[in-house]
Amino acid sequence: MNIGDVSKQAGLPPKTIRYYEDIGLVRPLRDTNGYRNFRDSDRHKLAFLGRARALGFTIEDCRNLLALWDDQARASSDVRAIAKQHLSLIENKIADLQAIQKTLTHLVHECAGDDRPDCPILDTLEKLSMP
Amino acid sequence: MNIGDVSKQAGLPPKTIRYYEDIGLVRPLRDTNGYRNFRDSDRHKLAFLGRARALGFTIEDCRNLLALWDDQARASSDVRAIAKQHLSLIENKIADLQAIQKTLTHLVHECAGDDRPDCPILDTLEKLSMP
DNA sequence: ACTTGACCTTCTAGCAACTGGAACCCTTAT
DNA sequence: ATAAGGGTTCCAGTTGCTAGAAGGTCAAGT
Repeated sequence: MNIGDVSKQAGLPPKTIRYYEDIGLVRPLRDTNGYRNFRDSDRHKLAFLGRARALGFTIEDCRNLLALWDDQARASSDVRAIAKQHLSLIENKIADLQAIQKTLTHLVHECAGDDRPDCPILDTLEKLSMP
Repeated sequence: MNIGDVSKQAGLPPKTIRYYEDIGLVRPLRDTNGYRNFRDSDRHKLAFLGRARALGFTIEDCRNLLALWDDQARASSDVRAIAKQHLSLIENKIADLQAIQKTLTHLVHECAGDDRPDCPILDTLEKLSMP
């Protein structure tokens, strides 16, 4: 199957798929005309990658997850460790963003937002230590 | 004041400060020996930048905020618009991350995490459509 | 047979916002 | 004199793609 069809199937842009080949995540065959020819297993892998990336796993995580996926003798604890690590990263990010959200909500609320120049948002960025 | 001291004061690495000069956010003077010489206004700006960046504003947002900050005749509504826009971006990100968090939490919970190979995390990445 | 259009290929360069490193200059203290 | 600890520039790398250029291939229509 050619890259365009695979792209539709996996929901990944062709450029992304080529990039994944570049960095060694998939190794499709080649037809005599030079076109990539994706086997079932390649497409399977790409779908896997699409889902893992959608969950925010880094490419390196994906590489490791794929290796475990391929490994019949894997221990599920290895997979779980990666997922847990990633989850805690996500949770930290959420906490950071929520702190920002709180501050910004407060500031936006404070600011009249009219045509006068005085503005608590700028005042805060100017001089206050951040909460 | 030299870059090292400014760095400590503003809580920004020297490299970052040089980068900010590169892209035209600050324009410190130069001593005869070529060293950057930061005036009060430069340091003030850098502190402003540090806080704005800590709130996740992009560099381009920062540039606009700085321009408004400098503009005595600004309308606070312009500042507010930038902040509101940014806030909604943040809120979208939080929502995305929370969806991921939910899925991951569920998966991590499902997975035994022992030395057996069967693993709901891999199973999900393999075949399921994402919630 | 020829052309059109939609594919495919490779390559280079660019995005954001820095960060690391190399190679070198300046100042101050010992 | 020299060593430590500033400073300077410039180039390359990071992450995960994405845009664009220049060109080869294929299937269908005229």
